[in-house]
Amino acid sequence: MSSPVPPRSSLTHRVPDLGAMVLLLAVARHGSLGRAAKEVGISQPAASGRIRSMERQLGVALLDRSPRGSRLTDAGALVTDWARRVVEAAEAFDAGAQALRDRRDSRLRVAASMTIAEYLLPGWLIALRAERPGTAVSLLAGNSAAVALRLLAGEADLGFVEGLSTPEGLDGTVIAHDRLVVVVAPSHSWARRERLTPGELAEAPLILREHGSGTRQILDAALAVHGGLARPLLELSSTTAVKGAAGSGAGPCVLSELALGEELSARRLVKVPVAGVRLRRQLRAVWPAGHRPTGPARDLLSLTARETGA
Amino acid sequence: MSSPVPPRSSLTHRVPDLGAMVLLLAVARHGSLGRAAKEVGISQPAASGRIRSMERQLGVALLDRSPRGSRLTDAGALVTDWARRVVEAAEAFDAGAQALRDRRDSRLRVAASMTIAEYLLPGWLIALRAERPGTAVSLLAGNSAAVALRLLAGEADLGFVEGLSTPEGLDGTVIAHDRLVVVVAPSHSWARRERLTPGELAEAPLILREHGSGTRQILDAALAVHGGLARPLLELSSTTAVKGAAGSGAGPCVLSELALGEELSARRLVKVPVAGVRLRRQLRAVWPAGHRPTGPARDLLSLTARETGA
DNA sequence: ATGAGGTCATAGGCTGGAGTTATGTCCAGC
DNA sequence: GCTGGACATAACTCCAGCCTATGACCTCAT
Repeated sequence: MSSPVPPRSSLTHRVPDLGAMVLLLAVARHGSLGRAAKEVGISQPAASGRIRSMERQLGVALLDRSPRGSRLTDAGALVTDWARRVVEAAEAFDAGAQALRDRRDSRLRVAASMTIAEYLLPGWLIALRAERPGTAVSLLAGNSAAVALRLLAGEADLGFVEGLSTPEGLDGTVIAHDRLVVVVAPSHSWARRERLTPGELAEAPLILREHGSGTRQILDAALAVHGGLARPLLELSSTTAVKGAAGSGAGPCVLSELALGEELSARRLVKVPVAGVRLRRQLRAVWPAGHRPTGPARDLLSLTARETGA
Repeated sequence: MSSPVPPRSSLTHRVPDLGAMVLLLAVARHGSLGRAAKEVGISQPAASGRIRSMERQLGVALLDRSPRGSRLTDAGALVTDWARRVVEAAEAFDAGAQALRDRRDSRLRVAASMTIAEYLLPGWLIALRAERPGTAVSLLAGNSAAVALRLLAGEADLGFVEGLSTPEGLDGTVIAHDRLVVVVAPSHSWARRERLTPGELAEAPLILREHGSGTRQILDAALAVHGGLARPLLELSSTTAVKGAAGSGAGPCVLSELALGEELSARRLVKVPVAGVRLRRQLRAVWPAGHRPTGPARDLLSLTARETGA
């Protein structure tokens, strides 16, 4: 009876807003509504009301209130963990958005490929902010050629690219590897395959990004000896579109592991291992040849490059 | 002049709210403010204003508006991708929260361990919703013993547990593996180690969850032959607290790979491989012995279990 | 016991953001 | 030149969330 599902039940109406989630995290940390309120800069009654209305909205008690403070209930702990993930995504959004804005007075100008800007950079910026607060960063996203151009023109201090080699005129260091994986919808016949031969992959019509995408180049190179890539099943312009098409069962696709998070753990898409082909590409930090990064650029570089000791 | 940065610059004030992000995604999909407005159930001027104020807030133009529609700018595409991740996290929140609420008339009652409820279940619920809309699910989170109890008492239809074996009285199937990894802050000396010997790990004082946690049991078992676990450096009550302590350099810790997302890619924490020890645990779906799941429980099970063909 | 200091809840009044409808501007194509 | 789609502007309404002030309750020290 309670839910004839009024169609206005959009996500927004079922989910508390960011402010409420931030507040909840603060309450969890402090064990007190009042102190949490202080932390987020509102009054204690405001905090009390906000949490209460969140409990109403979710239909679950989140806190055990006592005159000695407030502790999370079991359900509250779970909700808090989910909220934390939302807030972390929002922090990444914020870090990225600030870099997009700052353009002018920024002390560190970064140019990065789309994939890196999308999936990796926000995290790095958060880490950088933690270590060197107040470093204003600006971000420019583009393909490898554009990144190289910016660096050589002195319009960027540090670049990040995917690809097989360091672009002409630049020095660089490999900071990570990005594996390409073949994925299909769970209903696809390949989903039950133990593993695929390179030949099968080469012959199969795939859902791909448009020509010129980095993913496609790697794939071409890796499969050249196995007869080359078959004619694509579909060519789409964004990673998201590719994921969507593959997820709805249109066919197999090849994507960067970075682009697949949620989809894999929710089993909307499943990986299909391919035997004997190395579908990796390198992620590199790059800079104009001979000009090792200094200052803020060095800070960011050392954040990202630690693993390879660069 | 424009920004003497009023200290009220909390996350909430710098980041657009969920509604705005959902709207932006709709605009990206439809290529038109008006149609996006219709999709999210608001008027065209409202949508126009919302996007405009988001652009003001971020200081970046997101759309190229023309009398023929609206397309994302380059920056807009990036912002949209970041927004998508926030919205996805919010959807997971929503899926989980609904399961927490529904208690009453739910057709599928799930009991799950904390780790699974926290990291995996929301994704499964989203997938389940996509395949079987309208399945009301209720969730109860607890440790393995609690899950078993619920199932045997007929208070839950399907359970998910971590651990080395299927609990007494239940049948089950392994649906995935969860690797435990040793992680340290990037500044820790281990961060530069190629790999660790089991002996070193056993001897080192670690940051751990309190006694009785699943992680700790596995670790104990795996290191028993190497002299057993040393006295812990710190015992904390939540995964988050452990991550926090390790991240600020207090020492090494051992965590489920599931719990480490952001932290690894942002390099707040780095993995340290350990030679020759199998730090895995199995994630199992379980049900009362002899009563193979049917109906909605079967649907959910087949969502999660596909990979092992169960 | 009794008062101090902490926690949370309630009440009343204010404000601003976001929504709505109505209308204007601009461009493309018939 | 007119029609239709798409976005912008304007004026008005309304409610969600905030603040201050106050009350109730518990614990602990005096």
